[in-house]
Amino acid sequence: MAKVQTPQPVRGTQDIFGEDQERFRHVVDTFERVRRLYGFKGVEMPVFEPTAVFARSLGETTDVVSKEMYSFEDRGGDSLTLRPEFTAGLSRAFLTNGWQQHVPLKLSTHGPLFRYERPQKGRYRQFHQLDAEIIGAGEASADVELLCFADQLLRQLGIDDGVTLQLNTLGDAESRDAWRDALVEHFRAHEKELSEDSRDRLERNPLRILDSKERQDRPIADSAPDIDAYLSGEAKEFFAQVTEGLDACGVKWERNSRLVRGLDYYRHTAFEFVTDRLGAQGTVLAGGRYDGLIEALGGNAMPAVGWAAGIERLAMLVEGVEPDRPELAVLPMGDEAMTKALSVASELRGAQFSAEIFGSGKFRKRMTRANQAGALAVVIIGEDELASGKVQFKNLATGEQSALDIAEVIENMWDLRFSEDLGALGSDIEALEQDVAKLGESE
RNA sequence: GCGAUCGUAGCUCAGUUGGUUAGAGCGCCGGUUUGUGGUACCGGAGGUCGGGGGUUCGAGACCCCUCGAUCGCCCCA
Repeated sequence: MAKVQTPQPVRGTQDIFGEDQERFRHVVDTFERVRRLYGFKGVEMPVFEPTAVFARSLGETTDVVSKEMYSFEDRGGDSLTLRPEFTAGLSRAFLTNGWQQHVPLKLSTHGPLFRYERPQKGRYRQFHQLDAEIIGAGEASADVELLCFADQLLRQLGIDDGVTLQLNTLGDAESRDAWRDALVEHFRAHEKELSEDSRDRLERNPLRILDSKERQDRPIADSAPDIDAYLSGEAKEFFAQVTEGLDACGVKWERNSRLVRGLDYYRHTAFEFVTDRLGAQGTVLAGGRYDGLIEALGGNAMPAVGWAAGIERLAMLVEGVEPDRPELAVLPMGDEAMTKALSVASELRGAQFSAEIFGSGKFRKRMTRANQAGALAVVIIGEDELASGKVQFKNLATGEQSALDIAEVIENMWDLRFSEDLGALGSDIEALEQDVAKLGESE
């Protein structure tokens, strides 16, 4: 028989396991916890949508739409697309489910997204994001609340130190258009000096020339007009309210007047939390206001703000994630003992303790594995224990061992877990005290 | 789509100007300890050298093609 070739994984996909999976999980768990503090409802969304959902909302000429979408025809001949982002699908759901009645609606979700891109550090073809949106709130307070949420998330992940919030405004539709026209005029005047990429951008997405990395573009980009001169009175006032709100909440930010967004639907507030620790992919969380999007999808005018954060990127920055571990290791000796071990383990699990049976290898090996797995205690079941009806219970931290029945094991475990939790609480309180002390210094 | 670097054991890597039977550390398994963990010592298993072709008496090494990974450009979380 010919040797079967093992199929390879699709380029840009990952099998996340072990420590990486635990970091990933930790990011999602933290997000789920914090979003509840801010009253965001969870939503589960389809992973694919009609292609029009994305084509119409992101802008036909953007790279995401023109060359990065996984689009295909299903058996009925409809053009479908694996979602390359959350916002468009969420907006579609808002319209097709009549969620106008819940306005203002605070939504959060997370999951896989797909873009046909060249993989590199912190960039994959199937990647994962956290997402938070407020639909139907046109006030600056919504922007502030969303940014506070983002800021607290990064703090609770312990990565706020290396990450800074960059903030800009793109103004309302008129401001943005007027600014854009002025920029195009400015760049056209210097067209010959621009890099080839930027001359191309001049047609497709002139705002992008502002943050070009090409050295020859810098003087032209740096001398380009700021949005500020083109902001309408309302737009200026709106941005002022956002920054005042952030200051009031103690969220640190920097103005970056060169910050723009790639997708067409953004208005007013635009922001990115960036780090220099992830190579070329410095943006860890980004978003802004997209007041025009819902209308573009055929709804009534409906203001909205949102952000998305790359889970892989956050997970790469997170440190000190506690691995999963069994509280109890059950070590049977012999076939009869294994049957007993199965019933003991299920009794322990029924009592809400995590338990794992180590049933293969020499006894000594099993002790080693129980220890490596991080178990708090082991339960030993052999011939003597089968005869007596009691098991050996050994605390791995102290080495103490005694013969107990199962009820006594469970009692002991409650104590053990309590002191473990107390220890964890202690370090939490310590961290909290340090936070409070830091706050005191900055006042 | 473009550019650069790199593919040798499960992992991290050595392997001289091309030369016999491809090595180390960690991990894994076993033993010292036949029912008691972290240390130590001893032993063992594990390799189509990414794949295909070529040059050569001889290729892990040189040449071509191909696949993959990494990093960057574009774009983006």
